[in-house]
Amino acid sequence: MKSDSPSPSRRPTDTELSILRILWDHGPARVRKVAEELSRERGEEVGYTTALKFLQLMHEKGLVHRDESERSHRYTAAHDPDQIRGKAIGSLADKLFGGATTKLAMHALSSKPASPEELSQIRQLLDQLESENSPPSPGKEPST
Amino acid sequence: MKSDSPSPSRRPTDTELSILRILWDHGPARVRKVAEELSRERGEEVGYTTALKFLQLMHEKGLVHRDESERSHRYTAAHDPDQIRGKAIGSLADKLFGGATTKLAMHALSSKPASPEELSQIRQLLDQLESENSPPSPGKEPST
DNA sequence: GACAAACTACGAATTTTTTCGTTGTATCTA
DNA sequence: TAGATACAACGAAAAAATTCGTAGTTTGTC
Repeated sequence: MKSDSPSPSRRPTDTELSILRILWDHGPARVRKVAEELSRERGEEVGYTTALKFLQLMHEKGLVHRDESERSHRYTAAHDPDQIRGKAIGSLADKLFGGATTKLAMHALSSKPASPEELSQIRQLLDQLESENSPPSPGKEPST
Repeated sequence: MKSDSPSPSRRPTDTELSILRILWDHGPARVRKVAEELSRERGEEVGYTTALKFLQLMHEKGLVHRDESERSHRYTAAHDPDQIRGKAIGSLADKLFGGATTKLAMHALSSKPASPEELSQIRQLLDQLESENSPPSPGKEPST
């Protein structure tokens, strides 16, 4: 089960990230589809050949796979979403907070009102992280 | 209390964000200082004139202010950190999660182990957000 | 088979971003 | 005052990212 390409040399650009998200959301897609989604997302028309060019470049960079078995090629994101996301998030955290992803998280939370559901989801995540952090080894590691 | 310039046309680039953070952290700084910090951050030498050029461009774009009263000019970030951060975060959330900043936050939390202190800080933030969300007006708004 | 529609490939032009070299001027030091 | 040092301005250019136009192919349709 290793279908990922070797890690991309450069970090995906903004547009490339948008395209990757489209592929993650919709699964394998053709140029036309990507162009449409991209246009929708931007609220501005993105030409077919423009989208094609991006996909081609991304293919060269190893960001996407291409299924050429059919006349109209199908493109697929080549990497694990969480890996790419993690890098992008880490990179932004570097720039904004010197690497403190926790600060990034807090700012993200504050920037837009979250629904009660989301809030409880986060609490759940916190619980989980906490238990991972201090595993069930009672009575050890006093307080270093 | 209005010292901010008109909103910047384009979003700051990655390098510009790094420079802004340096200015936020260190306060007004001269070119030399910025060049040094930038070099440290990158682990690679950044030339004096390169840093100068960035500052000059950023000045033109209204991202920084320049105090020319002294021979060596002093540069200051022109905008509120939280505003710039908010935009950058929102923009990344758009690209990665279609705008869901909450998801961005959750991924940021998962991406790197947080200390217990940080975790409790976040819980505190959640409490605060929650109380803002549903203010102390009991017995109203049944369930929409 | 001829015509139209849908696609990919190529190449090129534009615009941004990033990086410096050089020049001229002011400041400092001996 | 002469030489060295520090700094801003300018210009240029290299590298990336973005956007398309055009041409050539394949796949139907009539």
